[in-house]
Amino acid sequence: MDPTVVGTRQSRRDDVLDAAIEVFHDKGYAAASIQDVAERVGVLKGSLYYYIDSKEDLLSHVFDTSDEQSRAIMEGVTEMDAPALEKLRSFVYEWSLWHLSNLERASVYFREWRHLDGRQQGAVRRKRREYEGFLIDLLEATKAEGQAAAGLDPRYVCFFTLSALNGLPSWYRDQGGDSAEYIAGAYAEMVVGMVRGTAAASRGRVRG
Amino acid sequence: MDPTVVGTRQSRRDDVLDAAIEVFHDKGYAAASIQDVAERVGVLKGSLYYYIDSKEDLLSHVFDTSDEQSRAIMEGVTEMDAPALEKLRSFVYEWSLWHLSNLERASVYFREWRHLDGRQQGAVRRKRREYEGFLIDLLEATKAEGQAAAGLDPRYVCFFTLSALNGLPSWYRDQGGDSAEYIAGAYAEMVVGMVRGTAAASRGRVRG
DNA sequence: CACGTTACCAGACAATCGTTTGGTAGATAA
DNA sequence: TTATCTACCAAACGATTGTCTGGTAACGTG
Repeated sequence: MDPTVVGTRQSRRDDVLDAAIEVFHDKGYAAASIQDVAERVGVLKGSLYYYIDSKEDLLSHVFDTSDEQSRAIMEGVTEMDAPALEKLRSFVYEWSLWHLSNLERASVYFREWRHLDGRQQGAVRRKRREYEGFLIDLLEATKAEGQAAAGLDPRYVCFFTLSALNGLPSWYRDQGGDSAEYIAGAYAEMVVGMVRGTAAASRGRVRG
Repeated sequence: MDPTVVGTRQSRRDDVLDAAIEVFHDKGYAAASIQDVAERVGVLKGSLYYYIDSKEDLLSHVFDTSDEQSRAIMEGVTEMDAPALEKLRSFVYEWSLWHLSNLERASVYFREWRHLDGRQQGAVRRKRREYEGFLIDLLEATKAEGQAAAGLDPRYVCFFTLSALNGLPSWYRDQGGDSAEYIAGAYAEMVVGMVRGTAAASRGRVRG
């Protein structure tokens, strides 16, 4: 066993799972081979089947643990005692920070869900609609409290925002530049500014 | 030859290229097989090599034609005689509309560039930096003309916006709902609102 | 009619893939 | 000591992959 390859002090199975996330992030799930994962762990590919059932098994685990963490963020925001606009700011901040703190996991999460089987794909779609519903509710509450522009369409603001956050892992590089907290703050401010600032703009537009 | 499979009146080679885009969009480049493409065209897989040199050849053609169209959009905006904020609105509108009018092509473009060889990957990265530079310049011009919020960081606004547009193909469904033009307009207004509206928000923040 | 070109098909190729099997050195437990 | 369990290795498996080869029916051109 090589302690430089094996992580600090987690179980061997977690090492395998972490290696899989990195490999799937680098090559994409379909192009990545079980052999790639095994090499990163430091065993032969057949040996991986001592820890896993299948290649898809590796992928689906990425989604399970991600779902737990996102649920915690939404619950935290729900329990806040603050105006809707502040809840919105907080949600965007926390969700941005999660993307920045889990770059590989986040990018695998929203890029590779097609390769799950039908049952799990349904679960992912349901989860995504949960984010969307949560954010749309937040935006509508902001409107109801008179803090949002009148012509604002919560559905499109929602898609716009979530897509922007999903893109974080594709350009953010860890070393140098601003901290993850600063960037998450900037993202939160941008969304808040967008929600407050669209007012006059939608004058005279015809719904197509 | 089956006229229901073959397109209206373009060359057979274009049929192959179009089929490839659809298959790559549905399954992802790595998971899609040459056989899948051949089936959609209506020939055996070996026959495709009469039209193409390799599988990667199919992919790289997606990028070539996309680059031409995006260049046209940027040139059109550059030639506008209007305030920077209006140029910005126009750029976001046109670029959104392109994504909505080329759903499969757009999603393949920004998801599958990893599977190109090193030379073409470099070209893609250069092109992407071209968008970013173009948009950042536009944002800085808007600031210089006093139309943008003071605390606004053009780099992050740029990443935020481009990621949001890249996400369009992942949620937009063609039938029903608002027209592509309406959505592109809404996206343009959101960006304009965000640029104008971030002013007071960044008070008291410390760069990390 | 002869001839070259177009647009394929049929079949094979080596390589790679995910997965299974049987085995085994070393640690632990009885 | 013997038996059991853990954590692998070595080797093979059938299937699928991208690609190549040789052939050929249909067709336009001289």
